[in-house]
Amino acid sequence: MGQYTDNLLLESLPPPHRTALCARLEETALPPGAVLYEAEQIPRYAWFVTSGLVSTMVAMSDGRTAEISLSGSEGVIPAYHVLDGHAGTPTRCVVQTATSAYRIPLGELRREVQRSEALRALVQRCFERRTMILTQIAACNRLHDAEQRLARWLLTAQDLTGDSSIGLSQGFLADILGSRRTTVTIAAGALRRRAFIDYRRSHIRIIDRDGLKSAACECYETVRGLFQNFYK
Amino acid sequence: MGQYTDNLLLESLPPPHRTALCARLEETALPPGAVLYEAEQIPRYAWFVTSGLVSTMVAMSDGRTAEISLSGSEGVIPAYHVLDGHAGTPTRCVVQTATSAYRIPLGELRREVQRSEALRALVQRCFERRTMILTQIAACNRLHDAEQRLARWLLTAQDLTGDSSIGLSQGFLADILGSRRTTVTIAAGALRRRAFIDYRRSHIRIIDRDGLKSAACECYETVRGLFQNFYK
DNA sequence: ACATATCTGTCTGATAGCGAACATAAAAAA
DNA sequence: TTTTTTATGTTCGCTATCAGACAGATATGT
Repeated sequence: MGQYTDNLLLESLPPPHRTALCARLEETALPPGAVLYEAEQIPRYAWFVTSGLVSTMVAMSDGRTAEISLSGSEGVIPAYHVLDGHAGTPTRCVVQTATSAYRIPLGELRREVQRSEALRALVQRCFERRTMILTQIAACNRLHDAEQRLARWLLTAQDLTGDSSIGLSQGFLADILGSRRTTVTIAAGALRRRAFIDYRRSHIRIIDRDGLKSAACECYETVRGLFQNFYK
Repeated sequence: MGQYTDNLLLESLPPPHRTALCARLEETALPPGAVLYEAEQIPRYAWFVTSGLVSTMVAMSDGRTAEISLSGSEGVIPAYHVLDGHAGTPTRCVVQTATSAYRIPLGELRREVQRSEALRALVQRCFERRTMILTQIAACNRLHDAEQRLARWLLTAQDLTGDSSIGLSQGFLADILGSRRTTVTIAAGALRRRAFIDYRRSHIRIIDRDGLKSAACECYETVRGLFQNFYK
């Protein structure tokens, strides 16, 4: 494994610490639908994503779900369990688009975190920034409508992957946005009519970022600001 | 100041550390509406609440708001700024009901946290638990209706204060729940009709906890579980 | 007691979203 | 190719909530 990875956390780690850590990482490919961990379970591994999108979801007993965090190559999953993880979490973590990641057994990474203060600080920052993004999304979920949230999510996904195309069906987007599939269809249709996006079966493409920004709620810019200085 | 306070974090601190910290705390009374900190600002103090309720809010540019965290005497405010706080937060923090708290200049507490690993661990746990509760609330905000969320909020408020009476108007509850005042009026009226609560001007009382639980969403129990083992 | 401010109740029309059903279209598998 | 599966488009009635207005009730201060 090379000195440089495509994961922002690993890149931010000072070279000696990085080299030591990278020696223990194992490259993996995660297909869409792969479950990194279930609610109330302690994950076996930690993942440093290098490409792809991973959603952290809350599921209610009636089966409805909502995404509470979207992750890409900016950090480590699951930051909370790496830092502490004695209490259960109400979330499950699912791969949305084909993802590549370095993985390491959770216990090993915890030991590394205890050894390296620089690593611990980065994981801590990752957890803190994620919490701040979640803060904005919690309010967004209450105050903004489906079209605004869909536009916001698509823009964030593009920022994370660098790709204007996202391979997801409207049904999965509905699970993510916590809406019904038909609501997503209507919202996506409205965005396509204005030529901000285009899509075909299980595939959305952003064709007018500025237009899409104008359709998104202010939460997009707030969240983008938090992603930008992820490790400050 | 005595050995025992009414703040769970301070109580959880091993006596030697506690004594050292408590010597620096200053007792304050915070009236409803008092602002502990504004969005994007670094707070001057940290507060250990001993009674009362404090809301952390997100405000959108159109003036609508939603509470993203309700705090009482379980921890320290603002845990994030005590741990790190180099990035801004999109939240403001407001006193909801008459609150008493011990305060300490933020910089002083940060120094104490660096000195005392026991203290740092407790603040960290406080932040982590708050994040997990927020996780559930983020999904709740998307998936549950006003009546369920009102019931959930009232039960949590009672758990935090130990008081079945809550001195808040429906207008303020609307800000908290991220709904309009009339929506809260309708939800509160429905809960009163079923004799789960009673209220008069700016004052709500829970009169049937079990009934109220049946009207609340499952998020109440999830959040209660997270509060119960706050420092595990 | 009075005047004032604030809170609650209710009404209106408008809209977003739910929940369910079904038709069509497009990809994948046989 | 044909069949099967899956995704999208659209309809329906229904409910929750919004957004704004206004009347009446209840505290609060003078």
